[in-house]
Amino acid sequence: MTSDVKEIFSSGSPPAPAALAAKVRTLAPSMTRSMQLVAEAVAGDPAGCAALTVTGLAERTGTSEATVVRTARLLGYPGYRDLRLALAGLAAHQESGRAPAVTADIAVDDPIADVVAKLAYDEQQTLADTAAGLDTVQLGAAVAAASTARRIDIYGVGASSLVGQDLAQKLLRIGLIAHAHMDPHLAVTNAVQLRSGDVAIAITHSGCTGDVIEPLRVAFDRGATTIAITGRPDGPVSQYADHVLTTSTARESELRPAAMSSRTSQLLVVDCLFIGVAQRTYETAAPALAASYEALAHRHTPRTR
Amino acid sequence: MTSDVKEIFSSGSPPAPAALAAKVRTLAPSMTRSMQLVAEAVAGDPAGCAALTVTGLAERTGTSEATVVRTARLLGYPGYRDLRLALAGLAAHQESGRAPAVTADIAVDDPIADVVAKLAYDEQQTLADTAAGLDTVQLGAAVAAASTARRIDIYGVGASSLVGQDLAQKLLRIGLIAHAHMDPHLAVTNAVQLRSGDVAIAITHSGCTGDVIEPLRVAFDRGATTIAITGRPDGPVSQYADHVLTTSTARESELRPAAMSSRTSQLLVVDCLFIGVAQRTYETAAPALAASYEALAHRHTPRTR
DNA sequence: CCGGAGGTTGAAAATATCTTTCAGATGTGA
DNA sequence: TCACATCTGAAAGATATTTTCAACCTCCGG
Repeated sequence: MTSDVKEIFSSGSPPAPAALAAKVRTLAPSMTRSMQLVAEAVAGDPAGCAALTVTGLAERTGTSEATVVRTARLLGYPGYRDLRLALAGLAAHQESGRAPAVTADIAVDDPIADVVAKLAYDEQQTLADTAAGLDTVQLGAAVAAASTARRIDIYGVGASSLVGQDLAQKLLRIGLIAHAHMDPHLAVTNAVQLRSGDVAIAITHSGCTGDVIEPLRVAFDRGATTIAITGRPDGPVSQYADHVLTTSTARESELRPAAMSSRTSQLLVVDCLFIGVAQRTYETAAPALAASYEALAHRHTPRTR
Repeated sequence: MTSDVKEIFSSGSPPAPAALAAKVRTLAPSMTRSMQLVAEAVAGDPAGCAALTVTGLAERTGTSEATVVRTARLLGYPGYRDLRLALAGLAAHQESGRAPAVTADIAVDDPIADVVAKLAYDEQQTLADTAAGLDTVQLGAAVAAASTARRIDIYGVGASSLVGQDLAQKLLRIGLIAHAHMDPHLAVTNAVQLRSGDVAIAITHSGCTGDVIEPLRVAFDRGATTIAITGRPDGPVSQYADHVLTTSTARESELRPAAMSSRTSQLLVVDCLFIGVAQRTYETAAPALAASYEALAHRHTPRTR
């Protein structure tokens, strides 16, 4: 009698995905008393049971190992081992269910783990937005200009200054002549030197940072190819830019200033620009990169392992 | 020697939830060849590996059971059995959210639009990995130390230098005394001034940049609270760090140097640190932030529209 | 009330799986 | 090249899982 039921279920039903609790309820009537104990424990606390061995679960339910195995079989698994694996999967699923609402703003009293999650989420969002909003035609043109430039001058102040330095560092590494100007006055002084065939890049989130616009204007007037990386393509900086690369503007909160997400966005744009240039100048870029690695290796103390 | 590493990791890291792929990448460099084979298999096909026994996985990777167990240990599990359970959980996770197909490496002849998409995807991945792999306990401790520090010194060279400057800029904005040292010699000279109650932060992807380790060591010896932000928590820099914050190590390619993704990762960590500190010092941080916005507004030319 | 057939149960044996040990293999620096 | 340290896998040892089997219920029918 009961053996029929066993066969029907154990053969008919696949290893069962997440519908475990339901299955237990369906099969419960056809189970013997001690098997029901096991099934209940499993349905009630999958995560907890996943941590137990056969013996452990047998003790916890006041039954024997044999019964546990029998129950696992009835539930459609080849043995307890597989039931346990399924249980672990189930537990992981439940885990993900109660993630903190990462879309919410970062609050003053958020636990540190939430801060990490929210921040990571926000920055991922910023990246996606930036990638989606980036004009590849403009980017292509900027890449083309930079690849063949005699020299590349980069302007940025404040947080954008770091982005500019980052770009300059990388371009230098692949053998291009790039310089990030930090002092606005010197930037203007140097911009005067530019001429056709040179490239000037201005980085400003607000699109209206005078200290950055001014050198770009001078470069523009001197005939250099000018590029603006800004979150406000309608800002004054675009007036003097041959190519405008738009960064995204994520929402900001009191604790999370705009500078933070704009930096993420700017860096992505700058990276794209860099890789584009590296592709175009691959012949010279590759060995130059290799050489700079080589040089760096000597600055490192030997590893522990 | 290797046993030290084992201990650091197996004790420090909890069974790890979904950050397995990230963890594998972080730890891969400190693994032996055959262990890397196992780690790769596990990271590459969690679901498939979850279905295998030790012996099965050993055969599949062409190694021995012993190696499989060793790898499981290194990844932070008590043994293979537990790794397998975690794998089952991971597989269940993946089941729900199917990954997009931009996982390919950036090639020399990729059109610019692909570069943008791949780069954005990679950086998003890096962020997710970093967030998943970040030890919130260590982060919390670092935040606590920084919040009450008399002064905060930050060391970084090369690309990491920019990250350090970014952090310093932000901390300064909320009224803390922070300084990013760029010159290694000056950094050491200044580190001597530190004492208990001060905080020193070293940023190095490789974990073995002498120019950065040296000032941290001095700070450590002087009794300051030391923090390391590194992609190699088993590297020499950790010796002198009270708290180690691990950045993730994304795969790199010829065109996409490690510096690029490590920077993304480092910035996320730094942002988390900053926001944590801002939360803790909200009373003073909020007005300080507001004031710095105010000051910046005057540096902007009026918008066109 | 008794005996036994059919079913249930757990102790213990048998097997599979996982872990540890150890000696040989391999690499590395002097 | 040798000495040293590390890495590796075969096999022994320990655990966990599965199977076996006999005791034990439970429910009938005599």
